[in-house]
Amino acid sequence: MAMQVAAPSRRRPSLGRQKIEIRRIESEEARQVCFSKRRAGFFKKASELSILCSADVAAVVFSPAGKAYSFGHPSVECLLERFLPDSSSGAAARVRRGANNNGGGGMVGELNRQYGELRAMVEAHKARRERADEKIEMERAAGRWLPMDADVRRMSPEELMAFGTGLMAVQAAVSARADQMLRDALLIGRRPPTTTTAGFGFFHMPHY
Amino acid sequence: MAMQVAAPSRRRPSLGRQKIEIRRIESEEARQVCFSKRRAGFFKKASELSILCSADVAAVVFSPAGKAYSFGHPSVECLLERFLPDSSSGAAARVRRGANNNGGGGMVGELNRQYGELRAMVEAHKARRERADEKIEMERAAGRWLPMDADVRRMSPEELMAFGTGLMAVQAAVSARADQMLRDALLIGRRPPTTTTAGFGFFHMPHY
DNA sequence: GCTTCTATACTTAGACC
DNA sequence: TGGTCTAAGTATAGAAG
Repeated sequence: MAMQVAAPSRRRPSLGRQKIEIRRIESEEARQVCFSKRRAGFFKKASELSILCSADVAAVVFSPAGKAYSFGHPSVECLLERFLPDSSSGAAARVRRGANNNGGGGMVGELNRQYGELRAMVEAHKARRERADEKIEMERAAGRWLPMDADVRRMSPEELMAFGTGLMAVQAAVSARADQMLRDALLIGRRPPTTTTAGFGFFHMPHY
Repeated sequence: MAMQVAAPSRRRPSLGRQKIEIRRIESEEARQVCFSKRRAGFFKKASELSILCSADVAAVVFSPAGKAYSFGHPSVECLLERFLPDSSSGAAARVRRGANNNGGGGMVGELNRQYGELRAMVEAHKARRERADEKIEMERAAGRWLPMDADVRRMSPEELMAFGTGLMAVQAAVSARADQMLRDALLIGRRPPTTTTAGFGFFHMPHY
C-alpha cells in the first residue's frame, strides 16, 4: 500500500528481457554472457527433445573463446570425429568419452568439457577464418564466374539448392585440380593426413 | 455486450500451454507432434546461438520415426557422412557401442528400436544422395555462374587459388542465405523446400 | 505427420555479484 | 565463468485441421 513518492525510478532495477535482433553481438563481454546462457538452454532443449520424444540427439558447440562443449544421446562421437579432421585419434577418443558422460538426461549443471588439443584446433580454425575474410576482396577480381552476395540473396530456395549442388561439384573439381598441381609440383604421392587445409572453410547448408 | 449463457464452456477452446514432466511421452501421436515442434525450436536455437555468439554449432537429430535432421554452422553434413558410410555394418557397430556406453538411463530396450531406425535412415540418406547427383545437371542450367570442369582444369595455380578463395566466400553467402531462410521459415511457420539439403560436403584444398 | 490457434510455462536480456 | 533477480519475449501443450 505504501507508495514510493521520493524515488519511484528505483523500483525498477531491471527492465526485464529486451527484444534483440538475431545478429552477431558486437560487445565481446555481452556475447560471452549470452553464449553461456544460451548454450545451457540449447543443451537443455536437446536433452528434453531426446527424452520426451525418444529421439537421438547430438550437438557440438565451439565457443567463440575456443572451448568445446557437447551433448549426445546416445552418442556424439560421429559429430566429434567430423570436427577432428587432422587431430590425433587420441584426442578424438578423449572427447568422445567426455561427450558420452553428459549424454542422456544428465544435463545437470555442466557440460563443460574442454581439451587442450581441441582448443588448439579451434584456434587454427579461427585463424583460417580470418585469413579467409582478408581474401574476400581478391576473390572478386579472379572470380568472373562467381555470383555476388546479392545474387545469392536473391535466389529462391530451389535456386539456392541447385546452386549449392553445383558449388559442391565445382569444389570437387577445384580440389582435384589442386591435388593434381600439388603432385606435379612435388612429384610425390598425395599426403592428405599431414599437409591438409590451406585455409578454405567448409560449405554448409542446413536442412529442415 | 452479449453474454454467453447457453455455452460458457466454448469460451476456452484452449487451456494454453500445460506443464509437463520431462519424460518419454507415451502417446505415439502426441510424441510425434511434440517432436516436430521441438525439433524446429531446437534448430532455431542452434541457429540463434551460432549467429548471436559467432559460435560453431552442429546438431543432429534422429526422429523416433527414423528420419534424420541436422543443422550445422559451419558444417555438419560431413559428420553425417561419417555416420552413414555406405557400409551399414560400420555405422551399426559404432552406434551400438555408443549406445551401450551410455546405457545408464535404462534405455537399453530402446537401443534395438533405434538400431532399426538407423537402418531406415541409411537408406533414406542413400536415396537423397542419388537425388543430389541427379541434380547436378539442373544446377548447370540454373548456375549460369559456375565454371565447367574444363575451365577449372585450365586455370593457373594463381587463378585456381583466387578462384578457390572466391568460392569460399560464395559458400559463406550461400550458407548465410540458407540460415536466413531457415530462420524465416521457422518464424513464419512456412514450409521450406524440405528434405533435399543433405548431401553437400566440404571443400578442401591442399596447400603448396 | 505438419500446421494453426490460444493461453500459459519457460527462457533469457540486462544489471549486478 | 557462472549464479541471482526482474520483467518481457518466446516456445509450446493441447485441440483441431
